[in-house]
Amino acid sequence: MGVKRKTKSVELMLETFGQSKNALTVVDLVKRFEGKMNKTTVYRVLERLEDEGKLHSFTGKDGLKWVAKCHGCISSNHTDDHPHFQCNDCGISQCLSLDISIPKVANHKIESANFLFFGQCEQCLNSYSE
Amino acid sequence: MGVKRKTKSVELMLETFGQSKNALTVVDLVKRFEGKMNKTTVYRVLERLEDEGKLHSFTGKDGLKWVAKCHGCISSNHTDDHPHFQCNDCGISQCLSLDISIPKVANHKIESANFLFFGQCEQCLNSYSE
DNA sequence: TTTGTTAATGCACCTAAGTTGCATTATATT
DNA sequence: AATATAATGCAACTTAGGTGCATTAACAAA
Ligand SMILES: [Mn+2]
Ligand SMILES: [Mn+2]
Ligand SMILES: [Zn+2]
Ligand SMILES: [Zn+2]
Repeated sequence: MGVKRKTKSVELMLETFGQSKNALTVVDLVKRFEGKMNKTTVYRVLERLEDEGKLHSFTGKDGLKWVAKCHGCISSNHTDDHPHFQCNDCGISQCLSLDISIPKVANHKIESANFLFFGQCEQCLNSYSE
Repeated sequence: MGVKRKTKSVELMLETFGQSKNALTVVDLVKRFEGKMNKTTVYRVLERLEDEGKLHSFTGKDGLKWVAKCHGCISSNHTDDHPHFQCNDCGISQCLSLDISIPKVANHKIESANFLFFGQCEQCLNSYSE
């Protein structure tokens, strides 16, 4: 590859995420763009946007790949190393603006960490009290 | 299903884990038992042993399923809710005997968590200083 | 505006983890 | 030994994700 080009697909993908802190599964994105963007293109556009520091991804409980917007990352360094939350009731997944300190582990050098929390999201909690 | 029976496969599987805190991928287990136990049986035996609280599993960075021995769990309650470690160099994965407190998250009810750490394991650290 | 270069895309096909249905075999009970 | 059924093997399936290659679209140069 040489110089990156602006394309409809890339813009469309970024618009889809907007400024939301909610994550989307790649599977969902593929469905969402059916007829408009090929499955392969979805994967390639996501890979590109991750490289560019505009999106980041994590693996959910189910093993599926989830993608979300980056806030303040640059191409050479993903700085938003935050935990993620997955709702046991409605299944949504979102980024948490929360700092978690990585503990010391004897005889190990820890370089990074994945934190995944499970429970009920705001919307699901509210729907109980109606 | 009715009353569980003792079988060679179940014993063999438990022996394989021994008392180690190292986890094994299901993929590895399938390879390991090639010719002795069918892939399907591996998956079913693992499912059974998880139900019985003798093994537990987690999803690795790669999305693969890892399995490890439980210490002090019973059928109705998996109590060993601990973090896991994956070595970036040699690829091994292991259970960490480490208590991590689950933080409060505004407008969310957190019920459980997955912690996955990445870095260098003891063996890999030592091999550098040789 | 037209032309040339090549990045981006679509499409068909592939890979591999994990699952399912069903016939056969092994274990436990009488 | 005869019976009941849990466990297993096997083949076929499902699905997330990836690859190779021909075609198309973006962009710069003429
Ligand atoms: Mn995030
Ligand atoms: Mn463990
Ligand atoms: Zn919810
Ligand atoms: Zn290691």
